[in-house]
Amino acid sequence: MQEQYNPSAIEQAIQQRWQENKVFEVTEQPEKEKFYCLSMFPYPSGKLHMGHVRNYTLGDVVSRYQRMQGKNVLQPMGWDAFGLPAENAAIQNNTAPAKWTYQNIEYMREQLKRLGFGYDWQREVATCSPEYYRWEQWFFTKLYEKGLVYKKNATVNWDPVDQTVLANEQVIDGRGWRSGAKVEQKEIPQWFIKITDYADELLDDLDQLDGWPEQVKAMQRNWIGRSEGLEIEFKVANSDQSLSVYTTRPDTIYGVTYMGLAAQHPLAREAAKSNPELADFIEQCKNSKVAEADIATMEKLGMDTGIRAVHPMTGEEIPVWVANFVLMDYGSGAVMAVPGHDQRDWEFATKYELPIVPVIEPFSGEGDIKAAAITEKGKVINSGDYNGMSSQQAFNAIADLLEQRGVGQRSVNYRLRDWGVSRQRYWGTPIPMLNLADGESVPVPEDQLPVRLPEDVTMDGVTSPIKADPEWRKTEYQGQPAEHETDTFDTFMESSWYYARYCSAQTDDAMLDPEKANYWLPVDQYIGGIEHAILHLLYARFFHKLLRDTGLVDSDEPFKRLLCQGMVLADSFYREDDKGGKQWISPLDVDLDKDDKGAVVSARHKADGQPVEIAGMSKMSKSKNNGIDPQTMVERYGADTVRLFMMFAAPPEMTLEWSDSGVEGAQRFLRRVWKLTYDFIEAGGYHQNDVELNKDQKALRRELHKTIAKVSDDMGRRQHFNTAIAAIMELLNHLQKAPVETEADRVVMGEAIDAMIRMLAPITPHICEHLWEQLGHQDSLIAADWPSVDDSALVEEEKLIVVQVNGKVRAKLTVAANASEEEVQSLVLADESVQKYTDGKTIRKKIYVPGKIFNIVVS
RNA sequence: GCCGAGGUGGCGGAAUUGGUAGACGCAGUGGAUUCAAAAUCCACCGCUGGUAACAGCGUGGGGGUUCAAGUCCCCCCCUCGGCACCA
Repeated sequence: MQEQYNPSAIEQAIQQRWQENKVFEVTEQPEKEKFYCLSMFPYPSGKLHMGHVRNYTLGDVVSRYQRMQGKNVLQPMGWDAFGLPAENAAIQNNTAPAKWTYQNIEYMREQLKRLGFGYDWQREVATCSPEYYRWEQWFFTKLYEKGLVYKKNATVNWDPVDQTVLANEQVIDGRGWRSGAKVEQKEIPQWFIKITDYADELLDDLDQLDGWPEQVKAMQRNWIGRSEGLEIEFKVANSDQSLSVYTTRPDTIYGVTYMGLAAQHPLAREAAKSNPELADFIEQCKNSKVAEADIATMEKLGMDTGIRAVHPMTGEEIPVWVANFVLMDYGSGAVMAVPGHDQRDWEFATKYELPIVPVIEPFSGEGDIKAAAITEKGKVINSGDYNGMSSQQAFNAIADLLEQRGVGQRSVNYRLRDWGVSRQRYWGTPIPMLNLADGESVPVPEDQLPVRLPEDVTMDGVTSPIKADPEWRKTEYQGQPAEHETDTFDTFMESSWYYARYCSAQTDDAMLDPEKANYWLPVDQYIGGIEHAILHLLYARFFHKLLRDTGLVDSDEPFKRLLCQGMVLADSFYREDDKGGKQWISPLDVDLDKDDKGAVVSARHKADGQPVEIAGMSKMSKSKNNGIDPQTMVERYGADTVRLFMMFAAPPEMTLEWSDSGVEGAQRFLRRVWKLTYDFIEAGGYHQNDVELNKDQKALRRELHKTIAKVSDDMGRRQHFNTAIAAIMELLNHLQKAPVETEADRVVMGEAIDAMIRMLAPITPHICEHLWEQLGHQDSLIAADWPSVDDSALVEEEKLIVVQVNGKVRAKLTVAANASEEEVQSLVLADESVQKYTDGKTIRKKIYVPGKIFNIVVS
């Protein structure tokens, strides 16, 4: 055995052996317990970043741990290969998105292999391949047949110069990123999938997901936003038209003093025909953004349409305003405004001097309607016959009346909107629909699938190549000329079912093989970034239910247990340039100055020694130039060190701060593990004889088994790998101090090293495999079992009792493990330092927590 | 703005069920080894006062419950994630 630890040599050799022996390729084995461990697949952006490394190390650790528990573990990998960045890169590098994407996949696959992740590569999928997306197209046509798909107008960001639709991220300060033109709102026809049909099930089934973080479930509940309320018809005065609104607060109906309409509402447009000022205002509203965050924070503007609505209870006429915060895409595009009891309505009414009428007296009695809206429920006032009722009573009475009169309807409403899946971009799955001459749309017949996306294209940066090419869309339907839909799917479509495709990735005559899918699904452990907590995870849950209702899978939910890992951060540094802009400097180019306590006081550029500004920890990103390249780190330290650091620096769900010296610390630990094993082998290695252990040897063995218990719990139940590693480090500290002279020493040391290597194996598999072999094991560590706890080794003869006086620690006593309360008490009271604090005082109370704490309360 | 998470030494973090705050690691300081350096090993390492023994203070801020609060309750401040066309 080499005395020095040399990671690159052993890692390459061991990875090659795994590959040759196909150790991670798995098949269904009905007699064996399965475990499906899935990490969110990457977008093939060029090279791996540290966020990927963290995500995939977590997945690999869980997979290898479960394998050591004797399970049949599936861990697949693939590529979320469609998306906007490929189009941008194609324009920049003058290449085609397909070529760029496939090259990136080749490169990143090698990076993943170099990190030692145990994937079953036979199951690899790339969502941009027709073998994959053809089944998505097929499935979409099935959903169409079931009536779950429809077409309607929806708002997009429109660049009037480039004549193109922009993604939200392509709109910068209200202008198109390429043209610089003011972005407008435009309505275009788009395809939608009826996720709202599944809203109740998506909400209710969250309760089954015991293995999901509460915060993610809470976010999904809020996103779905189920509410119970009333749909009310407001008659338009001097007209036979009416306005439909939804409200959760019919108890406040007497407080309605105006109505709000979306700019695109048909009534508003009609009114604008005879009102140029209003037409101008509506035109202005086209400039505002669509994102919810922007609408919530922008200045609320409005204008009276001149239209009057008739209050359904009082018969009074109330003004109808156009308001820029009412969106046509939500609900009916109209709201009833109760400025007394809704904050946004209050602000709007205050600004435009509309009346504010209080109709609720809050139960708490607090709140001043002159200062803010009172949103709390309470007792109804100023409301005719309903005065004196509670909000709840008035809700029911008013709902009953309006239902009776046929102008109200109790209804359940969701914040969740149907899923708009149309994108006007090129690099995505073509939507498998045909537009006929008469304006009708029909699905592409099954025998004509897939609708292939041409890959050999040139990007002009503005128009999608399939939109620019009139030949591509030409086709026939039942002998009549027809045109292919040139929009593509939202890329969330591909990521909504990839986890299921992995189960039978090679199947070419069906979307899934239900037998295989039902063996592996649901996914036992899903791991990915917290940024996907709502959209991706909700769409995937929805798709799973659609797959179920199509008869492809049996289960209700796709992911049993979910782990959302935090972001990876690094220090960031900058210098201000002449124009006041920030020039970001890579942390690799910066030296830190510290004071004598080790606190960082300033930073200097390595190149010129001149100071740079410290901007603190922030998410690794191109814009802050603080990304650390995993490849460089693996080349410098080896995959095991990088993996170990990532698992040790923070628990998975928290942010992780990159630290060069932390990585060196991780490497130092592995060298100590190496050295300990080397010295043990040099001292003679394992000794198996039955021997009598002395006190120290027993104590060491107790440490070992306490560690096994702790690490097993941390790895399995808690998934806090950082504390598992800390416990192994503590064990190593003990082992380094223990002798290996006698046979009994070596019996204990051998047992400990053996267990330590198996506990580290999921995290740092290469070094562990190598040391395992050096210790003389015939079978690969891949096939080894997780170490088990010997309860008899855990028995303690003594316990440490912390003695407190008035809650402050004043003494620590060691007592026999079986000592009674009376025995402990007499020892405590006899203690010198305890007496110091109790002498001359009255003992009021004594609290004994057996085996832990004895607290004396004195006056 | 709305929803969600977080705030503990110089730094990353630990404290799992209300029971010794600071495990483990990094940085730092002193020492051993070395021609020297790296590496390695040993010791110290929350803050303030004190030679020390020890004492007081201490988990973002303020208040409360309790024998006992980082942990539970109320109010406030700051940072981060998501907000439907980035993935």
